Amino acid sequence: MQNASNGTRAGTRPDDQHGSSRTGRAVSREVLADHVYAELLASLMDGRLAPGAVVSIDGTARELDVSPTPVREALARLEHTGMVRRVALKGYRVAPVFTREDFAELMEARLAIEPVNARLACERTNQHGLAELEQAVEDLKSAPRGPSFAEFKDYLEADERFHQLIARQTGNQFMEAAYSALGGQVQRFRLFGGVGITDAEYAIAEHQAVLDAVSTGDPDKAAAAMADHIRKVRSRAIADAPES
Amino acid sequence: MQNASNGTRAGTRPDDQHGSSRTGRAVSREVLADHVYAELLASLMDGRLAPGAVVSIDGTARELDVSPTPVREALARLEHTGMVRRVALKGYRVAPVFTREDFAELMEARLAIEPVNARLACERTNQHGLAELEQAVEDLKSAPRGPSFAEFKDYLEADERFHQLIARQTGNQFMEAAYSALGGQVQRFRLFGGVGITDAEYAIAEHQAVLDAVSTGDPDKAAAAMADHIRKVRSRAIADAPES
DNA sequence: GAACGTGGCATCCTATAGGATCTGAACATG
DNA sequence: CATGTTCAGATCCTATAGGATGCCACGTTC
Repeated sequence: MQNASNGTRAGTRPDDQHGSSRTGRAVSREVLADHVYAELLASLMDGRLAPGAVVSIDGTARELDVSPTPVREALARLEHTGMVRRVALKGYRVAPVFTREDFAELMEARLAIEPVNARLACERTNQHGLAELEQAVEDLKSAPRGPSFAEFKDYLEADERFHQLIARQTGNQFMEAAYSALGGQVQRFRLFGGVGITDAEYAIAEHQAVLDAVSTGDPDKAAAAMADHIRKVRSRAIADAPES
Repeated sequence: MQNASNGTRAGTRPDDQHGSSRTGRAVSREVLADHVYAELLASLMDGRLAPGAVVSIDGTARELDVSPTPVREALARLEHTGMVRRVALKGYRVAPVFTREDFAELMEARLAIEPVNARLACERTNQHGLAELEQAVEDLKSAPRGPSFAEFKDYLEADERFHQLIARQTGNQFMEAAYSALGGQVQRFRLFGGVGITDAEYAIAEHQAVLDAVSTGDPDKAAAAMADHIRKVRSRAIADAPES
């Protein structure tokens, strides 16, 4: 995300599960709230926190062995992403499940934003950016796609990374912010109905088409390829999703 | 300010009145963090907090007469809007001033999103939504436009409200979220260079054109009118802005 | 048997204390 | 004079304590 100044990786994992060293934290350049944020985000993305589940501040604090204060700060940030909702004096809970209407709205929004991103990225990307995109597509191709979540987790990560990179390479911080406002939801929708990865071959080809257009330097083609990809994702998801 | 009008329906507690005025808020369905958030947001919008200024957690807490904990939570929320930035172990500061590049990027993003919003709003708005839009345009026409900030504050508020309403009436929560990701920045840019309101007549006419198109139910025309408005705002701002 | 009041428990919310870190200025030294 | 060091104040960060609130089960009454 916008954490640009983190030039040096911390290297040392500050603590883990039962570190229990209250004051033994190393010289980490991060604060506990960042860790809690990352941990909660991972739990949300992984589906370990089901939609609608309550996220207790004290409980999360106990589980991560920190005080409630950093948990509160992390949840305040997450609330603004729409992934958790807060009710005053009642606490936080994970946003409810996606309905078909939510899904249609999300696809409509992606269709409005992402083709523009593809066009701008095509006009402004550089050698390094292209390499990153190619890497993402390669990871998409090589990622395992088993039935359980742990087995297609990397696939989802590469998928999300591709779109995130497109947004970033627009060189427009606001387009990137607008996509990020959707990004978390895009991830969440991928668990829509719990269907696994059934369309990898098609999706990979569509990502490749976007990448080819960007590499060629054809903005119109890049935008069209992205729009085509999103429309097809929508069609396939509607075909696959349970009626519910 | 948090001492405001506490008197309603707290009288049935004969005891614990010996405590000092510290514990005066009880009936509010809001929590302190919400108050702090609103207060900070107002300060940012009003320009009382200049770009680049540090926002001390302890200092803000003292100023608002609350503890640092709610201030920390409010700032964590604000950080995600891009209006303040945080550096670990150094604190928060207001986002830096808009450069010409930032302004160009913001306008590019608005051109990508807002015409789509206008089109969707045109297709889906109802009688009540139209009335709200008309009210916003009326307020825009009647708002004072003096040279000092306090005198054109209402004008800016009506302007922002118009665009916000358009976003909301798309009926698409994600388009609204995407615009909101820009909304705060849109407000901030209006203080770009500190020039006052010099283009009110033109801007009002353009808003009226958008409203007319939406009222008529012509989506293409609505989108075109919105795009035209944003392009003209960009042109006028570039003409007016100091060279920085 | 059902509606209503009541008490306990979990959780949220805020305040406060203290350790950790940064910043800036005074001071010493080459 | 320039540069590095030290120290003190301010600030951030986290933990803990206690009041306030909501939820839920239990018992009472009609």
